[in-house]
Amino acid sequence: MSLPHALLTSLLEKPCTGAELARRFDKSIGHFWHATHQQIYRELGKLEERGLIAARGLATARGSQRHFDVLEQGRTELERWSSLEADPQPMRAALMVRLRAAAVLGTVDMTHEIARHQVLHHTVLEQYRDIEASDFPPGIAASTADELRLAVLRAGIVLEEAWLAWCQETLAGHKDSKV
Amino acid sequence: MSLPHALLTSLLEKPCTGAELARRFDKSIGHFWHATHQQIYRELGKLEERGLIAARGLATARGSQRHFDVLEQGRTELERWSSLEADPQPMRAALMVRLRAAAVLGTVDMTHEIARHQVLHHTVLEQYRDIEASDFPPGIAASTADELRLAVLRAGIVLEEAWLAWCQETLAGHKDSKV
DNA sequence: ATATCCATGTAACGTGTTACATGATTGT
DNA sequence: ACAATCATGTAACACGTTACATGGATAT
Repeated sequence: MSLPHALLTSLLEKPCTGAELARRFDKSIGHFWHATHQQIYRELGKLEERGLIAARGLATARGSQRHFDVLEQGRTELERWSSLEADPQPMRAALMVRLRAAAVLGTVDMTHEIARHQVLHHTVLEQYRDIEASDFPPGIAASTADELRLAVLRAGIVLEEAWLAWCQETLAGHKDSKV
Repeated sequence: MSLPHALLTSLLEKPCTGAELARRFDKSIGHFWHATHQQIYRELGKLEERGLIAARGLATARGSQRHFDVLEQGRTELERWSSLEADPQPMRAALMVRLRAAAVLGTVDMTHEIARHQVLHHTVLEQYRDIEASDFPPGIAASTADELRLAVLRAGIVLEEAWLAWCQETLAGHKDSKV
């Protein structure tokens, strides 16, 4: 149930329209909580009904832009939610299901797919590292808010590094076993 | 769309009833693809309809056990699916959403929650390491199937280590900044 | 003006969650 | 026989995905 709160967060950072929200989402929070534009519009509608956000102006014609602001009640709700305890949820990695399937089938070679994932993870990792270098240069005292934003980015980096290391050790293990 | 294939995999490893599947799921594939027993019964029903699995015997009374086997067609479908290319999906980590919320709110302290997650990840990591030590003792030549099963376990270990390292560096960073 | 694109929205469906109901099984 | 428990299942709803439709904005 994080999507409405992710939207509130993004709107607090900068009020905007649904479409812009969808675009920005893909580049920030979306790395940790993906959503399609349809989900976003639906949730924006619910948040508006609940009085947590409001659209600027009055026009409600179908194709016209609706610019949303977070209301005081929305901020309160976000504070309440972010203060709750919430355990980490088990990840969902289809590749692991496929590896176990390959193990029991005995007829499927997964090395190519692992190598392909290795490249993909490497690419994402490079992107994250670029962001880290440009947005958080070393040696500069950062605000608490910036520290938190860096922490989120660091989580992305650390996890991509983990996946990359796993791809490498797994491919190396297979190679060894074939010698 | 991995759940039916995760069930096929688990049933190929050992045919069983829905309830046993649910229990075994929590201890193996479930670490990478969680499902409740209701989801499992629903998917078993669909797999049966599609002719991929079959229940032993005929009894269909409501509370009686139904023991499932994978049919040839199910095996074929699992082979087909596990051979497809499938990109890694973005993870969903509510904690990251909450950190960004805390960053923009400026009124919520997340250090306790991060420390709590650190303990949780540590506990899971210990469990995985125990399994590794008992099920995959070093120096023993393993079959390809065992290598794949170990690879899945290793992914769990590597990722939990990454989360743990992230918790540590994040808490350390906050502490430094307060000095 | 009209073709094209974009922002918004609807519809239908699949997947995941929660609460609860019913028939079998087990223990006393 | 009766209570407690277990395996299976139903129902209702929330969340996520895909395909498509409509109205406004833009460019020629």
